[in-house]
Amino acid sequence: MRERLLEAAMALAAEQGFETCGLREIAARARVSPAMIAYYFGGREGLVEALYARAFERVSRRTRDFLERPDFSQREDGLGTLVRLYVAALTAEPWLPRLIASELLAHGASPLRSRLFGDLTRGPLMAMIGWLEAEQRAGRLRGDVDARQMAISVAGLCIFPFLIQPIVGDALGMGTGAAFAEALVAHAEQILVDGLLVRAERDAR
Amino acid sequence: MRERLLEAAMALAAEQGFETCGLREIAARARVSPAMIAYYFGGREGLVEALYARAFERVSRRTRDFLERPDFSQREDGLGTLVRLYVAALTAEPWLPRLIASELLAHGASPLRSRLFGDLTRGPLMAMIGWLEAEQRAGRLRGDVDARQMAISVAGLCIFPFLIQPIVGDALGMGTGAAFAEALVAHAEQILVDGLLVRAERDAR
DNA sequence: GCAAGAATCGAACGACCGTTTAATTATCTC
DNA sequence: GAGATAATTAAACGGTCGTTCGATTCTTGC
Repeated sequence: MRERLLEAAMALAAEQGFETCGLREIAARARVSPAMIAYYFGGREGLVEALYARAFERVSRRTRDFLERPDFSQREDGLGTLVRLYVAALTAEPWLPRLIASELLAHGASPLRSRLFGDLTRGPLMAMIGWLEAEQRAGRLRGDVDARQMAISVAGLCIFPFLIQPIVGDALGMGTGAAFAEALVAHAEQILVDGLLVRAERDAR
Repeated sequence: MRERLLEAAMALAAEQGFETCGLREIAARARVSPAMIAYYFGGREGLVEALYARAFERVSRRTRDFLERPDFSQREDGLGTLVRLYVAALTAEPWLPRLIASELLAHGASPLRSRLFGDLTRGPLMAMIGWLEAEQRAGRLRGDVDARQMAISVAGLCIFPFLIQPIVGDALGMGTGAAFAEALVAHAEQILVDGLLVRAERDAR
């Protein structure tokens, strides 16, 4: 039952954002009385904490798997692998960007959610920055760009399309599901590797 | 008085997002009774419509000024100019990304706000796509990348940092105000022009 | 089969929100 | 200066929200 409530909350968070939907709606989705949320999670605060904890655990595991993979630092397309990691994580948890965006907009950060948010950003995000800096030292990434801004740009290139897809996806023919993810990976990789300008040596390839 | 209410609403929207703050809070910021909002705007719906109309007018004007500038299509750094346009617009209206993100997350789009949102995206956004396609035809931008995805990526590179700056800005030393904007412009331009990989011919410059 | 405990529910509570209304104050017109 | 109109307010209304509570149903160990 606890599980069914979490799934309903995630589904609704993916569809319309978590902050905008009430506990009665979540409970109805799980075909259960709203009192069950208080029973299992102690209240709304406990439910969002449980959602965060789950998201943090999944994202951390994905990041760890990526960074600890023995061959990742020797590969040529480390950047592409990083992009694929981002997009795969967001495809697996499509509710995550909207949930984060909701909390990002909410004011009066409670100690609990700010702690979890700090974990989420400082953990995986700082690990990414560390990896980017190592790639710079190894001479595979340009050294004249700040690694922290690299991390923000990579994240933005991968996350932003997920945020606007529900709004302008149809008008722009962005597609959905696997097709959307594949096009996004290919495109982000193109930009990060080569930029957008016409270049003689690329055309000559 | 109408003006003071709009300014208070924009200030609060920039600080904490529009959806999360109540009419009583906006009215208190303007040192006025909450009933004045109903008096001048007819209700919350009217207030957000007035905010949108103002944002749409400003952004449209900026976009038009850019696209109609006689020399823009002949310049070498059109892409850099485009980035600068984005960042300048967002710096001038820092409440805009958060307001848009709020509406993006709200469910049950009312006809009024969906109309305004459609204007905002289809107008300036499609103009951008048109310009990018023209640059492709002119041979200045790569032709093997979809122009619509280019537009999304450029927008993401410029908008995403504004969204996360209030959250991780301190931890990442992103700075604020003009310094933040300048670093963002320079960095986005670097990525879009050259990508992130180390390239022999750039190092040889 | 039957107590005991967990699980679940419907209904109600208090707080907050956007809105309305009736009354009061300010401003302008002649 | 008086009367009409505009501007502004405090208070109350109805609705929704998260939460609580007492009662009811289900499960389980014996």
